[in-house]
Amino acid sequence: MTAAPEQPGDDVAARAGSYPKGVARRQEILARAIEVFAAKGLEGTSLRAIAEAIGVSHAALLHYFPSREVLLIEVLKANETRFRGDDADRDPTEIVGMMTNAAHRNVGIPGMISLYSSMLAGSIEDGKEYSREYFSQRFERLRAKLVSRIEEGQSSGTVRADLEPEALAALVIAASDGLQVQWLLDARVDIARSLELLDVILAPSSENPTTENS
Amino acid sequence: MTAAPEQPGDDVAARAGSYPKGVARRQEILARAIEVFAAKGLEGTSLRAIAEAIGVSHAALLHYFPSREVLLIEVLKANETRFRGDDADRDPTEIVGMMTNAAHRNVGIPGMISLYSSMLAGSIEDGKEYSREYFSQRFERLRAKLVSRIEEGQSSGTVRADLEPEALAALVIAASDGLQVQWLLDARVDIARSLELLDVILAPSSENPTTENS
DNA sequence: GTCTATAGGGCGATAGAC
DNA sequence: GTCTATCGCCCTATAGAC
Repeated sequence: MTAAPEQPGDDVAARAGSYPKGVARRQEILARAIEVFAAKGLEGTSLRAIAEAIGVSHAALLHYFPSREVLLIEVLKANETRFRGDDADRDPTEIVGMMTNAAHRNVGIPGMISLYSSMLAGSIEDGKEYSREYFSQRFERLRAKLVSRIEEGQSSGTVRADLEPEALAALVIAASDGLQVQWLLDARVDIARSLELLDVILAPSSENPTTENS
Repeated sequence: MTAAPEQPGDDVAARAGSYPKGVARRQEILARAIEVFAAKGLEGTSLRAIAEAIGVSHAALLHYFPSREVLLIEVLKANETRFRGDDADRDPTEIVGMMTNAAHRNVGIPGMISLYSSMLAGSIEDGKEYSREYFSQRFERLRAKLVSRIEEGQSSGTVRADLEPEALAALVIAASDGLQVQWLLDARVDIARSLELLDVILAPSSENPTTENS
């Protein structure tokens, strides 16, 4: 999110109300919304259902958020921010571990996985430019982050040098996303166990020294 | 699909109309629906939009399919069947190649990827038992298929023996699904290139002979 | 600035005419 | 077997109370 060239407050947040009370109430609504989604998933995610769970009218929600789509994406953004600077994110060496940790956090809030997957799938449709923009930037940012870690690992010799960082980054993210959905459908799927297999790709083998690219 | 214990015709297909003309018209509607989705994605997937594109009323659609949900899942099933027995599926040795081929086919019909992702995300919600059942069985069937190929590879020495077949199967499927979505959002993502990295996991290294499991 | 009340248009689904 | 008519719900928009 911070990878994009935008100031911290240059968000939709600034749009409603001037400043003193507007944003505070907005944050409050957002926080309540996160609770609701985390608990119930996007079961009955109509604006009216969300509004009722929060204790306001659906029109009040639209006073702070221009549309249902924007509200839901803001919930995802806010949830993401909650874990900013967690564990493995501070160790700029972790690659697979970064995704494993994120996945582990999400397992505690299946409703968020559901919301994320749903919005992601919907972001392809026409008229969902706000969603699409968010997910495009999110994937670009995540890939860039992983690419830089992979390249550092290749420089320091902890990661095989004959791997395309971009392709590997996309793979790790895709695996993490896909596994979370499979887990939702079948709890026997062990996300961490599967993700750890990716470390096999990363590890430099003895016959493939970290120098030499072909 | 055939992995589940069910006769060929024991489908929702048999439910509408007796037999002679009902199922024929049903198949016709299904075929037209596939074209519509393949071309336009699930842009305007309302029953009314689908009906208009096919040239009937939305009520007519509901005469052959009990609900929109069922219709859409049947479209996915029918699309899946179209490619039954393709290329790599006949080579019971291919593992990653099986998913690469499937992904390659889907890239030609982005609307189907979109439909698939959307229905998959929605299948978690309450009241979507039909979708959930389909995806649960689909994943179980795919994983089983891959597990058996992996185990054969491990027996014959073409696949590392120290890998959990179940975890690996889930990983390969997850990566394939996740990469297709990323590709929809950013065509620079190279699905095949990323999937091929998984072959690095599969390949037995010289220091890890295929015998010995721990 | 904040919110309630209300209205427009579209949706999935059903009932009943032909 | 296919249609029209209708129901209840949804998102969105807006007018105006406080």
